[in-house]
Amino acid sequence: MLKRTHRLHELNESLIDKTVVINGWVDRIRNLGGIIFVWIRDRYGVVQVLFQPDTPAYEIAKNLSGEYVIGVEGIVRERPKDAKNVDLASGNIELLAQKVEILAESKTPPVYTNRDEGSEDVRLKYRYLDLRRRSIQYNLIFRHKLIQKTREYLNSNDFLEIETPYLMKSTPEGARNFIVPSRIKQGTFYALPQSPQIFKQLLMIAGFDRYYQVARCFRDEDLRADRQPEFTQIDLEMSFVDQEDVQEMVGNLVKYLFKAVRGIDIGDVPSMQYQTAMELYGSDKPDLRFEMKMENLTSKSFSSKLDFLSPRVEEEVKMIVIPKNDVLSRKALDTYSESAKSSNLRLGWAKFNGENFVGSIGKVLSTVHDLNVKTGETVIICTGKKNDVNTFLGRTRVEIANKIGIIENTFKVLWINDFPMFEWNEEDKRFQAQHHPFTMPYLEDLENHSDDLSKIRAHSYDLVINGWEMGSGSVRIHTRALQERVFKLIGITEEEAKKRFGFFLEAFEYGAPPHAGFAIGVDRLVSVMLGVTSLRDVIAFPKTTSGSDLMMDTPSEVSEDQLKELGIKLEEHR
RNA sequence: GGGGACGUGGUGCAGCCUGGUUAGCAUGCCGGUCUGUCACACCGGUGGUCGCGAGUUCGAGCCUCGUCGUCCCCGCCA
Repeated sequence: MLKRTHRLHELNESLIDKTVVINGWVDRIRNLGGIIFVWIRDRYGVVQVLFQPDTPAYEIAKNLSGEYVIGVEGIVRERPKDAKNVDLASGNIELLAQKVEILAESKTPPVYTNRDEGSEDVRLKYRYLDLRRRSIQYNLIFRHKLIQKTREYLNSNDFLEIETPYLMKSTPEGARNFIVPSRIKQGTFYALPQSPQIFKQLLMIAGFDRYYQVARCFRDEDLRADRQPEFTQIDLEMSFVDQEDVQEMVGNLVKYLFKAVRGIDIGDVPSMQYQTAMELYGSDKPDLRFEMKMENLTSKSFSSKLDFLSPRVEEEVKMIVIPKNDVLSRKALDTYSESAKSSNLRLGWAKFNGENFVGSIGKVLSTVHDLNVKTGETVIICTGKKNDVNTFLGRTRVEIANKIGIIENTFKVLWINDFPMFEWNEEDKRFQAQHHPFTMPYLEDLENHSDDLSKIRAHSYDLVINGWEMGSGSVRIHTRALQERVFKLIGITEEEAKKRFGFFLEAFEYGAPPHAGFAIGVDRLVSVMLGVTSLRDVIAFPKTTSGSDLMMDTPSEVSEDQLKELGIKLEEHR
């Protein structure tokens, strides 16, 4: 076998006249009749090989085709002056082939390995070919660097990397678990972790003080472009710290990563209250790359005269001002009115032409003079239940910003603090923990609002970048009494708590240090740093939106014998 | 669980609204010409159960219903 002496990025002018051997895939062939040019590709780069007629190598080269794996021995030489390629890193040189060996042939590939096009199902089925594409290799190399830099940073801050089990106990609250049947104890099941939450808290109780892990997490819920059933977190936990300490550590880590892998200084990470974020941006993950904040008009005297928009009792009136643009037509604006209606909201809009407002609520607004709107701007005013208005306008804000193209190409990183501890679950008719039930509530809220759990704040915090939730964390409860109290508030009875978390509650009785932690979604962080919208572009072997792997064809049936061993009988389905 | 878009040679797309003779384009692949190309160019050719099933019709890639798959969104995701 012709074994390489150099990898492709290593070929440059310094090797001119030297004999080298390279290995790689045939990327492209240009057969000019007399001579043949072949681009060879490996992980590191692309180099042009020249085959000249009347040589043994030339005769073999005539039979080459795309994606063949070959070895070439040849002499590195400078390209003729007018034949250099400035677009190619190795464009000043080429390899004059003397020997060539075909190491593996290839059928015509069903995906383009040298172009970013093709339907995703075919690409996922032949993922190993899709992964040959330059852009996805770049993404995975970027991801590698980011994880290495993370380890470097956390190690230098005395964090210990400790692994925790993937086969664990099913936990009730939160996302649905993937479950794994036990063969040895038939009829019982493991669950795959939604996160290493309990383990990392136990590590704190054990005294490890600063822990981290690049952990895989599993959640059996419906998928989205930004959600995979298994995903990776940089999971960390610290003892004898408060919220500020964790945020400083994580904020500096993120800052370090942006600098180290993207060369960008994001500055210090500012904080915003959850309530503020909802009030101004209608979202707990506001995108701060553009303005268009919501303005609350409820108390303005003209609000009650807003015709069909005027608020009823307990309703709010809110406005966003859209910058001057030629993109939003009357028809486009009317669709927002329509979709507001389906959310039980009322929405009107009007464009300010310098003197008057023109639009569905133009007449009323033309009598108002303190709206602070500039010529050419459009206002959207929405009325309805507070939460609905916030959510709807928040979503509309982002949609419009995308449409009219006002989103700056930058990174806006921030903390969202003081999330509500509990949220009402309409389906189960009970309150549940919004973050998770191990989160430390504000103790004064707990005393003052025992009648209304929705008013209790938690020491929990999210990291948000460009409108994406990058991770979340909290100060944890570290006493048995408080943990039991929180369980009780979310309707977990004493016996239930004992059965599910007894070992954990017991651990609190043997000296549990105050602790807090965080987890960063690696897939999302890499995506946002690279500016790609789908997690699939930063994961080597991702799943589809229905949770299957098109290459392996999973999930799939297992044999009768396997089921029998597990003591499992399938019901007839479909 | 709900809504939307898509499914046509190996691959990417057009054709469907308004049903009708041979399903079009690009690329790939095969053959030919070509000694400085770089998405080489030019000439010729090969390649399609129009996802699957049913229905309407004299006739379905096109219309209807169902089904499977992919993508996007809502619910869901502590």
